[in-house]
Amino acid sequence: MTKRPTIADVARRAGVSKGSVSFALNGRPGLAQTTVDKILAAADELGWRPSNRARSLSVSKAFALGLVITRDPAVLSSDPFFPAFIAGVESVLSTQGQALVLQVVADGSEADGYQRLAQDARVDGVFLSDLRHDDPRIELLVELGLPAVTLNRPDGQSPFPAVTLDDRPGTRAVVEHLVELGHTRIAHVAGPTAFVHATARSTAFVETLAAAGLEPVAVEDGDFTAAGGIEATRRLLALPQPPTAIVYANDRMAIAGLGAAQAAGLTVPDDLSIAGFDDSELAEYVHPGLTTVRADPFRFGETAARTLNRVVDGETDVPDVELPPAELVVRRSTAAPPA
Amino acid sequence: MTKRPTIADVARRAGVSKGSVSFALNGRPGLAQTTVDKILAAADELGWRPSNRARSLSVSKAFALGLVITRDPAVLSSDPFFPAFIAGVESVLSTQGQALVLQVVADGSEADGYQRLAQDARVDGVFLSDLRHDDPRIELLVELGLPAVTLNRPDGQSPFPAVTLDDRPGTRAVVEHLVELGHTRIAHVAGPTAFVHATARSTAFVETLAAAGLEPVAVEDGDFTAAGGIEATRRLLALPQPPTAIVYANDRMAIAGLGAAQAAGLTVPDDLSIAGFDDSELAEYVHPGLTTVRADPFRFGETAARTLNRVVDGETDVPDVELPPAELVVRRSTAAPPA
DNA sequence: GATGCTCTTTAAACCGGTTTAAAGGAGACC
DNA sequence: GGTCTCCTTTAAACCGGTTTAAAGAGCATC
Repeated sequence: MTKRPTIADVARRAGVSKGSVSFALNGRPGLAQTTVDKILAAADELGWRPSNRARSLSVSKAFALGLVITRDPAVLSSDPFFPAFIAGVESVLSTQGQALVLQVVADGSEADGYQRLAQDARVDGVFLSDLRHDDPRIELLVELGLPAVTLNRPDGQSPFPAVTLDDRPGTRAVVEHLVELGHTRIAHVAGPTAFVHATARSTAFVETLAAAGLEPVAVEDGDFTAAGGIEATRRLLALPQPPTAIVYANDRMAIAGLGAAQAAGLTVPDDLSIAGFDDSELAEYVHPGLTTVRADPFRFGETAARTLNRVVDGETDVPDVELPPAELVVRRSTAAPPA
Repeated sequence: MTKRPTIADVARRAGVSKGSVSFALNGRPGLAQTTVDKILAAADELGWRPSNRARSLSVSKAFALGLVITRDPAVLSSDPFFPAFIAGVESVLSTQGQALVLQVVADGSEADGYQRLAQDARVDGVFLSDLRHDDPRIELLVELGLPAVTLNRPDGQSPFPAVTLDDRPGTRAVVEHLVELGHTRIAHVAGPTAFVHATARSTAFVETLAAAGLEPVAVEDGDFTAAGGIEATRRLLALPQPPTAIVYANDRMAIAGLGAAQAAGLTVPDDLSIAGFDDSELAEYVHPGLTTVRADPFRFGETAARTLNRVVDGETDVPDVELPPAELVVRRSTAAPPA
């Protein structure tokens, strides 16, 4: 708890001016090599680390990136995406002396979160997740002058690079898998239609079925929550001609749907096949193990962080980055339809 | 993107000095009321908000709190605690113009995370979660001079206030519930023994059984992960005299254990009763619904943030805060033992 | 020896606030 | 009118870095 050394201490010790220390630290040309060595040695002896706060003030950077997520416990609480995504982000930031600032806002008022991050100048850039159709946040960020990277590609015009992970091949693979097993009555429980990735999945579902010459039994709107999954499942099972297979837009709804089916007296997969999306931790361990689609949110985070940093560093025309697509994981919850 | 106004702009507009503006903003006495009004009006007209960076530098505060969590996806990924806890923390911070800085570190090197937060002076205080027995982080934080609040009470000496949520009444209630149902062969799947809260739960388990004149069939070490829950369950079911009820230290292990029991051909709760801990979202929706114990992590976060802020503000002898204890939630996964 | 040039180094301003010491002004009192 | 207070306001230093303009040193050239 003794006061930490400042740049002035280092300068004094090395017998040079503050400015020279700053130059040496930042590898600026124009200093004699011997002087640089002397300064670095002095800094080392004192254990000096430049103050983030002072640097922040003088270079007008926060050395931090921001993530705004909704407070809705349903979206937040057992979503396997964010924790892994955040871990990926951090794996990059921690090597750069950057920090991750989290804003949790009430559902529907994400805009406030970005506004606050920008007004407080807390971050140099933000991750834009859970894109909505015609997402108003993009324009907001442009107005705020806050650099960003979008997770997946928005459907409107966007000045920000996108890091994309194509959900569709995974969804297609699920449907094809079920068709191959002999299913013809397949239903889908989608995520909220406001989300780009939710409609991407349901569109891929419908199109793949069509390509196989089939029509969906139904496409139910879910909300990504377990409760929503239950309800959608009940509605599907109450149909006059219920489906023999249900494809859910995420694992939480799928696992809840599995429970609902079992509670209704059905055996999975004998009476009903069930597939999820995410390959969350529990997917492997419920009974029967859940056939699902696996993405790599950690890598998503890593890549998004690196991409955002390029924008923050002033690089223009940072290209979009495409991650390996999501892939099918077959477990026991899918099988041939009942005879 | 026009440059934001500075304190000098406000001063000029109000026809006063920078210092007066600063006084007015911070409600310092010594300014005439008319002057204060004039300054505040000018600030308002310009839409001036003091720069966090400049304030940070001059008052040596970060206006941010920190949370270090382990990168281990198992601990992170489907833990229902942290997301809700963080939401609670944020609900306090956002009203105070503070930010939450997240550090994700490799499992086992939490110390690095605190060190980094302290060295970079990124935060004014930190939350100390997942306490271990004789947790070395406490001494580390003392050395770093970083204020903290502990989530639950450490077993050693600690200069930091603790926000506590007693797990034991919930665990006791689970055991009593099972005993009342007629179970005599009850086992426990514990969390890692290094954690204070894990051993608190297993101790409460053993003691409550003893009070009922029973001995545990076994206490298996789990690791809070689904995979660990599966393995522990298999070991228990392979015993010559397997238990008729299993109490798990968290829901993830319990849900995985439920899957394992079903995979082994058992019917829950007819053949085996299962209880979890956390009341995670899926607990209600798996089949059968999971009897579990509910705490309130959101409120935990709120309270911890408020308490930590008192320490950060220099208050001494901030008292511990005790939250309402965890309570039993009975669902279908527990019933009388087989005849 | 004066001039010019390159290579190093530094003093000082700056980022945008807070804080301290002192100045300024108004009224009270003698 | 002069002096003393008290109340209000300000100038300037400070936080700890970065950056710019200019000074200084060393050497070659004429």
